[in-house]
Amino acid sequence: MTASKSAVQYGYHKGNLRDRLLKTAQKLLQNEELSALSLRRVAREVGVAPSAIYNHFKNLDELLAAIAADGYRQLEALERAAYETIADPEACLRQLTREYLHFAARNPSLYRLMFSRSVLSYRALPEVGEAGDTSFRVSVEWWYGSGSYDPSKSAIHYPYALAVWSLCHGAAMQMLDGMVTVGDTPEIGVDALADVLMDVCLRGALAGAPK
Amino acid sequence: MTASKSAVQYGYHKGNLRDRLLKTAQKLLQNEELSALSLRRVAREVGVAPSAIYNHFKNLDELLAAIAADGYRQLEALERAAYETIADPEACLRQLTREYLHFAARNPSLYRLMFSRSVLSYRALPEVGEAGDTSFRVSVEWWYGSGSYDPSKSAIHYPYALAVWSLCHGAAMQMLDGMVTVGDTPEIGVDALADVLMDVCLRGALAGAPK
DNA sequence: TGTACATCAGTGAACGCGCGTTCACTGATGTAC
DNA sequence: TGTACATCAGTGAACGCGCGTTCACTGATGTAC
Repeated sequence: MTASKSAVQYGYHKGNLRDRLLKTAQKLLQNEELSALSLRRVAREVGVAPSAIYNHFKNLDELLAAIAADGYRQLEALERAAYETIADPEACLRQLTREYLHFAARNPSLYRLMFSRSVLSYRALPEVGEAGDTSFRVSVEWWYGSGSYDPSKSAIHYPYALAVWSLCHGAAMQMLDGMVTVGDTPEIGVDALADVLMDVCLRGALAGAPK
Repeated sequence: MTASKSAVQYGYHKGNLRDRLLKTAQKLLQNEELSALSLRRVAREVGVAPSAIYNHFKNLDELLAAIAADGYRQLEALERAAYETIADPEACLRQLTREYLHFAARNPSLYRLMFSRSVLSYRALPEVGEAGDTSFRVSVEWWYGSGSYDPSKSAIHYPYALAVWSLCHGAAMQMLDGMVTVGDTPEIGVDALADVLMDVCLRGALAGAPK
């Protein structure tokens, strides 16, 4: 205890640097734009020499991938909670969409990172591999199966799952880019947006629309 | 003529630099990633001093906005052609979607630029103002009106137009990020993807999906 | 229980890079007389 | 038709910046005897 305290004092073996880097990076992303995120910046924020990071990550790309992977895990947790709580497939999908949009709204820079080119090109990493679409894929298939999930039909439904996720991702991006309030239209709340998305998705754009 | 030739030789008054900058930038974007695009790089590619650019654009952001605006105009032209050629609203929307995805596939870096944060934050510029969603907005409303466009209903249908555009934008981004071929699913062609998107959009995900 | 030593996880200086932007300048052009 | 001069649209050197990465180093820790 005392020994480790003096270590901290002298700046050696601060312990758990990897975790602290990831936590700090995420806090940073909550307050700043994605462009503010850099290896040096994270090091500065943690109070450590930039070179120290190389003891824990091969390079910048690996650090970014790890940060993004953390985000995937959070998103997955939210979605898993919906699965396990809501039995009705449609209600579940609606809730999922709401959670998804809220997550993006709450963590705009993290969301951008998670679906940025540099991170997605790291799909070799198992953490990054499945990215955000897995859950939606499962969800749509689950929905097609009316509450059950049949992996053997996965490939068949894939394009539809892709479409559902496209809808959500596209809407999330628009939100983050501030395009949802474009023109003189009154602002649309996140929940309301999610509902419209799912109306369109489940019944088509004609069915739910005002005439 | 002779005078202007010697001017070219000496590197002064090369004429039409603004146009050449935009053209060169677009060619650059066809061959490289968006991150390769910089003020200095464009200058180098044109064969001009970086500072020369400041005679035609206030700063980097204005150059980027102008390049993106060029892209918007191309996209609009494609879409206008569809409007004017195809009478049936549904067929028109389908064609629009195909053109849209093809445009993104053909100009990945330009597409990214057009919907990048830095450009979208320049919405004050009239060219950037309406961005890519205008046409979809009109299109969806036109579709609701079954072949006519009623501006007075614009606000009512806005969330639905937003959903349609979200679907296309999200799918385009997935394509560019190479997520369309995720896993072991066989690749989906651009046209096929567009059709699935519109199936979902027009009739809902249940109607068109294989059981 | 004490000592020698390998290993681990930091430091801090340095490297080279490309970037956006500024600035004093200069050659070519167009205009007034 | 020729000359003086303002203006336009370039040049090129320089600025400071933050970046990712490397490297020789060093202090703290854990282990073997």
